[in-house]
Amino acid sequence: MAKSNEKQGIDASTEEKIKEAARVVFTRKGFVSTTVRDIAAEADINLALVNYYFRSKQKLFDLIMIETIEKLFSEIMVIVMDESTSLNKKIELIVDHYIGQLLNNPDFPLFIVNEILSGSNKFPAFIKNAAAIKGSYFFKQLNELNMDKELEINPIHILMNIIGLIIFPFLGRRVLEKAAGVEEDDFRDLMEERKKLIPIWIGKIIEN
Amino acid sequence: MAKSNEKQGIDASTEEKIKEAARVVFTRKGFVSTTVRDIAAEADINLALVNYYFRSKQKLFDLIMIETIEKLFSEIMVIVMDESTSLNKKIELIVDHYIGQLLNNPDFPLFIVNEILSGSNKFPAFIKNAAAIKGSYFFKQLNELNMDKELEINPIHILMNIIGLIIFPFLGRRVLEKAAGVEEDDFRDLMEERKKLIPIWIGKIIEN
DNA sequence: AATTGTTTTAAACAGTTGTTTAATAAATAT
DNA sequence: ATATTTATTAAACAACTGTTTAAAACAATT
Repeated sequence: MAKSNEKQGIDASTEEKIKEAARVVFTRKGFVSTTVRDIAAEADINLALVNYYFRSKQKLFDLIMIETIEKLFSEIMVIVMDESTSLNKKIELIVDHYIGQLLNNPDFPLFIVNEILSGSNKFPAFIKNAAAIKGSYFFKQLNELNMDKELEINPIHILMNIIGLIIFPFLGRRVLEKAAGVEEDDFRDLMEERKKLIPIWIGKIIEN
Repeated sequence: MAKSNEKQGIDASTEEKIKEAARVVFTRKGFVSTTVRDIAAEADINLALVNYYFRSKQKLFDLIMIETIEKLFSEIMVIVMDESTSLNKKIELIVDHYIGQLLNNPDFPLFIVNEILSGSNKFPAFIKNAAAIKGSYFFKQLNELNMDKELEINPIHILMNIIGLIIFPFLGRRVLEKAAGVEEDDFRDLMEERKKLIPIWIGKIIEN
C-alpha cells in the first residue's frame, strides 16, 4: 500500500499521456462523441489502461474539466480582483489575456458550449467560478458606472458584451472559414485586431 | 407504385409528428445524444416508423436542419437585401427579429454551435446562406462606413459584433442562470432590453 | 533467486445504438 | 367482397459502447 511519490522524471508517462490525449480528443469531439477507444488510440496505449488509471470515462472527463476551468478562472481572477487598476485597464487586460489564450486553443469555446448543451452536472466548477466574478472589484467598478448616468445599464449587459465580443468569433470560426473564406492566418489577424478594438468599443459603450 | 398525393387534412399525422418530435429532441440534446428511441417516444409512435418514413436518423436530421436554416435565412435576407432602408434601420430590424425569434427558441443557438463542433457535413446550407450575406446591400452599407474614416474597420468585425451581441447571451444562458441567478423571466427582460441597446451600442461603435 | 506488487494486454461482457425483418392491421382500389 | 397497397408493430440484427476480467509482463523488494 506504500505509494511511490515520484511521478516526475522521464516517465510520468502513461497516466499523463492518457490525460493529454483525452484533453485533445474531448476538446475536438465533445464528451459523447469521444470514445474510450479514441483516447486510447490517441495516447497509443491499451484500451483498458484508461479505466485502470481513471476508473471511468466520466471521471477522466471531470478531472480534465476541473483542471481546465480552475486554470481558466484563476488567471482571470488576478485581474478582476485587483483594486489598483482602472476599469479600462482591466478590460484591456482581460481582452488581451483571453484572446491570447484562445488563439492557442481555439476549439475550447465550442467545447465548453457543447458541454453546456449536453446538460449534465459536468461543470459545477464553472458555475462556482463564474459566480465569483459578481463579487469582484471589477464588477463593483462596472456598477459604479451607473452613478453619474441618466439611464442605468445592468452590469450584466457589459459583462456579456465583453465576453461575447471575445468568444463569439471563435464559436463562428468554422462558419467564417467556409462562408467568408477566412483562413487560419486571416482569423489570427482578425483576432489580433480585436485585442485593440474591443476595449475601444466597450469604452464607447460605457461612456456617457 | 401509384402515390397518393394528399398529405393534408386532419391526419398529416405520423410523418409530421415524427418531424416535430425530432426537432424538439435534436434541439435539446444534439445529434449524437439523441437516440431514435428518444424521438419515437417523444412522438409517441413505434420505433420502426422513424426509419420507415425517413430512412435513417441522419436523413431525418439533415431534413430538419435544411428546413430550419432556410427559414432562418430567408427571413433575414429580406432585411439585408432591402436597398431602401438605412444601415441603422437594418440593424434595428435584424436585432429585433433575431432576439424575438430566439426568445421563442432559446436552445437553438446552442444547438447550431453544437452541430458545428461535431464537424460533419451536416450544414452546408448554413454555409451557403451565410456566404450570401457578403453579397447583400447590408454588407455594402457596412463597407461604405470606411469611406470617411481615418481608421478602417473590416466589416466582418461589425457583423461578428452584431451577431455576437445577439446570440452570445443565449449560449451562456444556463451559466447565467446558475451563476448569477438570472431566472427565465429575468432573462427575457434582459433580452428585451438588448433589443433597444444593441442598435445603440453598434451605433456608437461605427460612428466616427 | 524467489516473492510481491504494479503495469500492460487481449478477450470478453453486458448494455445501447441504428436499422431491418417478417408478420399483422388498416386503408384503398378493384 | 376481394385483392392490393400502405401503415404499424414486436422482435431481432449486428455493430459499437464503457467497463471488467484474468492472465501475462515487468519492476521492485526481500
